[in-house]
Amino acid sequence: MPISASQRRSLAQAPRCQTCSLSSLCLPLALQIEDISQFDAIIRRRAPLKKGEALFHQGERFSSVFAVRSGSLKQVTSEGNGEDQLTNFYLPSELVGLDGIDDECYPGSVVALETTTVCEIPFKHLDALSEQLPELRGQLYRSMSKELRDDRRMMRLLSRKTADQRLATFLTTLSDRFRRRGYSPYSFRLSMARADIGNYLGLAVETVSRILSRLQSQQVVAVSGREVNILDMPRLITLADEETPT
Amino acid sequence: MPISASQRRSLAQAPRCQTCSLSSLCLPLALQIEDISQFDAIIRRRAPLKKGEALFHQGERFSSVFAVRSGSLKQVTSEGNGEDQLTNFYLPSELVGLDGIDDECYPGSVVALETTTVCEIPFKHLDALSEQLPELRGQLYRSMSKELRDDRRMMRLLSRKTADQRLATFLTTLSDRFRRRGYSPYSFRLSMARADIGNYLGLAVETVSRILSRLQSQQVVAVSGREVNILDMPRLITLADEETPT
DNA sequence: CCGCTTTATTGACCCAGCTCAATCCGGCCT
DNA sequence: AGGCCGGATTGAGCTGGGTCAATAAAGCGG
Repeated sequence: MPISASQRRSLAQAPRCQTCSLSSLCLPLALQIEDISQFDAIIRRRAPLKKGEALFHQGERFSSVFAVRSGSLKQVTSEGNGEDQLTNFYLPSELVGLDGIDDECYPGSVVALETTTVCEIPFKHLDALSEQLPELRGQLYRSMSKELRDDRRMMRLLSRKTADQRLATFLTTLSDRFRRRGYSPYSFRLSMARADIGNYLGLAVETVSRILSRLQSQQVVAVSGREVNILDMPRLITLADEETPT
Repeated sequence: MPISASQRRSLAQAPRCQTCSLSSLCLPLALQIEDISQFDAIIRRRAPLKKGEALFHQGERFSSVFAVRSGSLKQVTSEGNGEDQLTNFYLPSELVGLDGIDDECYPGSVVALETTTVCEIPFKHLDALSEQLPELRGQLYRSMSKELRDDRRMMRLLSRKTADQRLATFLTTLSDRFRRRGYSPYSFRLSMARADIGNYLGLAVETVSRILSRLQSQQVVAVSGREVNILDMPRLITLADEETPT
């Protein structure tokens, strides 16, 4: 079964889901080989985004969701008046844009934190394909459901946790996401600025900086610029959800 | 076209989507008459929940989502250690349980705030039906997407807004939800305790109480126990998202 | 390699909202 | 009716983390 167009694209170095190292984490996760190529066919590759470039802007018409292939992004919502709110960081294999389905506009801008490549998945096609492929549909429901769950965890963090717990949670969560992707959970590079971390966690930059310094002086982590080494993971995990003395 | 079983149920006072006053807000929103009866067929009615009763408990196996028919509920997540976090209030026509799809467990308990009736929609059937009815599928995607968007608004509230702004936002949002459901946006009854409001908004009960008193003394609202009258809606809306005096 | 700009760290001070504690109120049961 | 109990209000202080300000260090373009 020759799929010449697709093959030519592949030879011309357009990557395909079948050969993507993320396929075990990404949307096609549950698909059979023969279904993956159907899925692959609706995907549009994109030129890599440079650091600071937007994948899309808040208010733009919703048309596609995107799977992160490499790099990382942040989602920022501006809501009229004052400050922006950074609502999410996206790592490879994660799905961007699901919150735009409802009112057909992206509710926030998504911006690359470093050189980043994404796969564009036109939602119309994704929806149509999800009619034929129950596994794909299930995976899509699951992705959205997981994001809902993560959001609720974030609400808990924002409304109940101290600044120290927030930072500890942020680091353990990132660490875990790296581990799942096959990277070291102990040593990694932050692709976001301190200001982004603060904005995301509901803290002032200065607080983020102070707490990282403190964690460092307590030998829990070693931080140098954006390089992070977790020295005492159990302690960090303890800090993340226990505490609250009294 | 006689659907005798269903009709008999209807006569025996089991309600049906076709006659439900919420149908224009609820899941079947986009369906044709003939499709609604298919949808109606998979729904299980439930005995009303009394105040304080749980629809389901955190950790229970996920099997169904629920549409609120009357009354209201709160979702509470316990996360191991200390405090609970109240992550959502649900009003009639809203869908409960969508965050349980992913890992097949409900990630929080959902408890009735007053006498409440719900329609149970077994997810297996809903998924299967969503294969045949693109409109239903779309509506489901939209519901989840909307919940994601609302969550992000909540994150913004929790991480950037002052206590006064939070209360004002809470009241305007509730007001709007009542309006959409055909109730007065100016005068309504809170079904939740102050403690619930505080927990939801990330504030101490005392703060909620103090701010309600202050809003009252400023003639923005009149509060008496759980009865709320919004006296100055424009002012309340202003309080909700502007402010931040520098 | 050198300024220049952006980002990060550290210190000093202050205040919004928390905690603790004392009522107060309303519903409900006997 | 009266008493009781849980929820709500109000007051008094305390403090975590914000703000403002001053460096320091890291990119980065030339």
